[in-house]
Amino acid sequence: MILTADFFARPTLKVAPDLLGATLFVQTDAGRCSGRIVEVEAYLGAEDPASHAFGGPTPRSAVMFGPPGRTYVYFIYGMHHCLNFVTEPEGTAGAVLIRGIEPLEGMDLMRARRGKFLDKDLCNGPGKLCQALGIVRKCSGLTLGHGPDGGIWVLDRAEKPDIEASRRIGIRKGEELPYRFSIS
DNA sequence: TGGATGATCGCA
DNA sequence: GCGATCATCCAG
Repeated sequence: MILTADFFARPTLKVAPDLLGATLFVQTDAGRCSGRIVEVEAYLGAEDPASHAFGGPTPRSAVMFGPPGRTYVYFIYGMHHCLNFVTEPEGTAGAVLIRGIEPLEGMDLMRARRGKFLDKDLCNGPGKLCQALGIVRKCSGLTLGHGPDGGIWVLDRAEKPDIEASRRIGIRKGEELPYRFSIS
């Protein structure tokens, strides 16, 4: 079953672990890719110092305050994109960063986009999986789902995996919070 | 272990 | 306007 806005219109800390084991699909003109979500991080709203929504909306973070079940894609470190899903009811900010997937469909396309790198390094990082899936900043603000010209969507998991919580990676504030979730 | 690389945002 | 910051990746 495809996850819709209802699934995302909940507290971010509940949505994030529930995404582990679900399947992410990205379809473009080039073809379809999919993978099993194995690592995510929760970013809360205006009260989370590590969140782009910290302190209130800006032009970049506005989509995080909008309706749930949309994508939030940003560009970071001058060379990488990161894919998030917007959570919480409209008016409240929140997002889940997708940090790692296990490739299922479209591995040839992913290899072509990623270049010479090994299969084990195709999608095991937020920047890498965006490159493999062809996600760039114009993919931000899209409603999850698939239409005639492709799209990004998530298929719910069949069974709940064993989940491990740990600290978020690569941030300088709020690093003590166990908001990173992965399949153990 | 550190260099690449550029959008974003707060402050002037 | 300007510059510090940054939810990263990869070569050596």
